[in-house]
Amino acid sequence: MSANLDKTYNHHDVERRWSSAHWESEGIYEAESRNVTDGGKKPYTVLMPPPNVTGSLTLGHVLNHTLQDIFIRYQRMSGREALWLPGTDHAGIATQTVVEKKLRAQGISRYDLGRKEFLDHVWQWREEYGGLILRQLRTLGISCDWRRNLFTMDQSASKAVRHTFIRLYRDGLIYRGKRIINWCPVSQTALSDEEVIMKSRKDKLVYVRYPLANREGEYITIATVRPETILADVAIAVNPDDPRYAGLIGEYAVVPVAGRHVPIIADDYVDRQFGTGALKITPAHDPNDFDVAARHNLPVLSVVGRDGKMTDEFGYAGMDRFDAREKIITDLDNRGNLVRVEDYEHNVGYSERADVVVEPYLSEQWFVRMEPLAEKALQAVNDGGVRFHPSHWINTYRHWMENIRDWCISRQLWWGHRIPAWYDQEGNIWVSESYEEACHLAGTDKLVQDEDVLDTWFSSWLWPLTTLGWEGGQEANDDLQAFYPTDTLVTGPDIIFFWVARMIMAGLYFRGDVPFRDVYFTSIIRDMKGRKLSKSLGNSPDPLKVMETYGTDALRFTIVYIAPLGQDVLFGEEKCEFGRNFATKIWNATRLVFIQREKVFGSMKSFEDAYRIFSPDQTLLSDAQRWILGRYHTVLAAYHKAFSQFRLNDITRLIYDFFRSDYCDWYLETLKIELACKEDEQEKRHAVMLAVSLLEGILQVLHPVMPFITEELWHHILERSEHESIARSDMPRSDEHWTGESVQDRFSPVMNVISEARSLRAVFGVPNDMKAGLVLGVPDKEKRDVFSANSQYVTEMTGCMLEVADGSLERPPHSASSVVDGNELFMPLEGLISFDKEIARLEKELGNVSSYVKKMEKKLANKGFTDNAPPDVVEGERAKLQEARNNLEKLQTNLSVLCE
RNA sequence: GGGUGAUUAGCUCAGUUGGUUAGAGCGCUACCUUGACAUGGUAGAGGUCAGAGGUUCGACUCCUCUAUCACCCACCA
Repeated sequence: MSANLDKTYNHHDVERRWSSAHWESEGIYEAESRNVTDGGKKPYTVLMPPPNVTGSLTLGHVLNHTLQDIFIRYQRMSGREALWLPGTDHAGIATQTVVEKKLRAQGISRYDLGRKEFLDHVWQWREEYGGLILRQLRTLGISCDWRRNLFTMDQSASKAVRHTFIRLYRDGLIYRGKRIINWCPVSQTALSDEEVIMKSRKDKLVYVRYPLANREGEYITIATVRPETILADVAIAVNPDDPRYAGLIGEYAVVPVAGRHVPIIADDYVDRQFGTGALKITPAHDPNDFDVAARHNLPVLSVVGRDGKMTDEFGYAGMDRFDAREKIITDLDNRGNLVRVEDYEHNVGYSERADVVVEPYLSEQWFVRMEPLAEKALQAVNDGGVRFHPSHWINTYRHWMENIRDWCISRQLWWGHRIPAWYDQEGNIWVSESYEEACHLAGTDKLVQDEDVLDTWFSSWLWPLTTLGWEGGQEANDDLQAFYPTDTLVTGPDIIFFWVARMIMAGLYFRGDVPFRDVYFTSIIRDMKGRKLSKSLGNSPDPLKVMETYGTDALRFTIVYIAPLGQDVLFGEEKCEFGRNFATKIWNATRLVFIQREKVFGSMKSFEDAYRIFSPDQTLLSDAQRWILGRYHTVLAAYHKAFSQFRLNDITRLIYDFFRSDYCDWYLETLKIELACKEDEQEKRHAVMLAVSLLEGILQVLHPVMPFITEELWHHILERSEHESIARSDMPRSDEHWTGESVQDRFSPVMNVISEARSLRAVFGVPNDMKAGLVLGVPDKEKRDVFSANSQYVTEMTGCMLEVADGSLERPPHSASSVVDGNELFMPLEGLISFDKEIARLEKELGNVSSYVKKMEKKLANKGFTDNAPPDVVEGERAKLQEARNNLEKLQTNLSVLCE
């Protein structure tokens, strides 16, 4: 028999044997559109959130991709054409930064190289290092269709980007305009609002007085946190209803240092309560001021450049904006303009990537008009066309959609999709697919292409379409036809605006249908102290190391087990002991089953022949076997239900509890006894096959979570070729026959007696090697027969000879006693019994039961309860009371005997 | 300033439409290694379910308020 297992489980061997590379060559994970269109099988599609090419594997990826893999494997085993689309994202700023840094180490700047040569370097870098994250993900055992791997800068995806840009431009949804945008002085590019992180920051609120131009000795005082921008002031604004300043409106103030005369204007925007109620207006450096200035036809002056350094001619030029701030406070003080300085804590926008304070910056940028897109995308979610799990994220989504602002999509970078717009010498804009086409449209070949590239998310929002081969046209290819819309998107709630919402917009706009049906928002992983995982804190375990130490299956199982839907997760790598121990347990339990199989069947061949046609035979089933079949099918039903509710941590709990408690601790123990005691060969063979078939089912339901060990063990169930995979086997379904009301559970009472007897042994310290006696009084004839039929299990599992008597038995002398399911259980303990201990034990139990009885009596005496509660509930409570009274009576009798 | 989530055993968490004497894992205590497994087994200790009201015959579960923590959104300088 070749099928026996090594004594110890070695996850390295198993993971190597059933690696991603192995299955890629077998094509196990590939999906075909023709299987959908021809056969009519309902497909199931998952879209991988493309990791950044610069990325390396984090625990966030592990959780995210494990969940996706679980969904896809479950559906694949459920018979659907399951397609998981992988890919990577070019990640504009991140990648460009990495390559620039590398070049800088060699003393080269990107400007030395020029645009084209620099991009060659980036592509080369991507060739060398860009595949890392996908290789790492493969070690996780994820089952993507790798043939369809897409990079957001691939030709087809780039074509789609150009086409969608052109279409939105022609539809009037993309425009170019001079606006105040968020500027990152480090990356030196515009950012979208979403790329700005608000952080609390301690600053100074500086009160500055401006002399009035025409009133000698009079001043108006303003408060600002950015005194360095005073140099670009174009007005002072006050609230029109503010009596303090009513007389000053229309006057002029002199800007300190700059000496410029600026008007004092009235605008509702000004809050009378804040500061002095007078606000300096600096349109180039504050979006609100920009609006105010626009309303009052004021000029726009700028004193901070794209590198965050001062550009003015008042002696600050070239200074960093924060240094200039310090200096101007001193200068204002020297000139007698400084009134006072207060500590002030407020929220300031930081660049997501570079982590520096963003500069509101006036520049020409491209924008997407979002309102028309948002309207439909909001409706799709409100109508349930897209469902969120957990659903409370709808509130966040709705709020963003209802307050949406235009999306700044141009970036002053080189790495990315270049904006397909050309300018002629008059400055007219020609948006088109190519230079040639633009020339044709413009009627000249003197065109210059826009220097900027598009926001990375401008390609990401097309991901559901581009991964299926869409290039921006109206036509649909086979893949789109078959697999769009996709089914489940698994992603973090942190990119709900960046990505999820925009994909919904793009899907609806370009294809007229939502891009996915369900969105599963993953947990955020934190360390054991609840802090976010970060490189700088050093609290981020390396998943590859964790997999190496504990096993990939162990990591996958553990992380799903501890990650409930919609809750943060506290992770420490030692938690993986849990998953590792479980894997070991599975291995060992399987060994037991196989050892028994070998004993009974001798050769694998004779087992296989019988097993292939096996189904449980009613006439051969023991009570224990009926019980485990009932449990198995109950758990299966709950398992499938949990999947339909996206409760993946539930499925791990279900399997864990069932396997450990029911299958191993109880059922396998009964199996040993049955095989040891049964004479009949047919019964033995039947028992083994049942054990194997249950095990096979367990391996299958566990396979989506622990793909490696289940694959390995499944190949030992029968002799299967290495081309076959459990991933393509049929997921077991729950059979109501075994869970229905008519299937009587005769084994649980036996289990209860066993537990109680073990407890008595433990409490009284009965030595392990001492065979004790056990007497069970069962008044009910039918029940008595059940215990008699199963007495062997009790005897074997407790080390106590069980004697089943009727209800009229006498209490054996010197015995410990207990009541189990209304039946009296005695354990004669001549010489071992401590009367004090027994009395204490019985008294404690008596106390519990009598207070319970009182509680129940009170409940049932309450007319409100008996009248209002459903009859079956009342009936149930009556039965409980009856049983408790019965127990109480017996406990009292036993106690009184002892106390005599 | 708005919004969301959390608060259950020493620790980490389950508890699915209100009816269980409130569960698990880890940790702890006791006992148990001659064939599945000590990465294990058996038994046990340990909780006024954050607090206060309310709805109900009945609340860990529903409502209101409070406290603490976390996160998201927000153009008052």
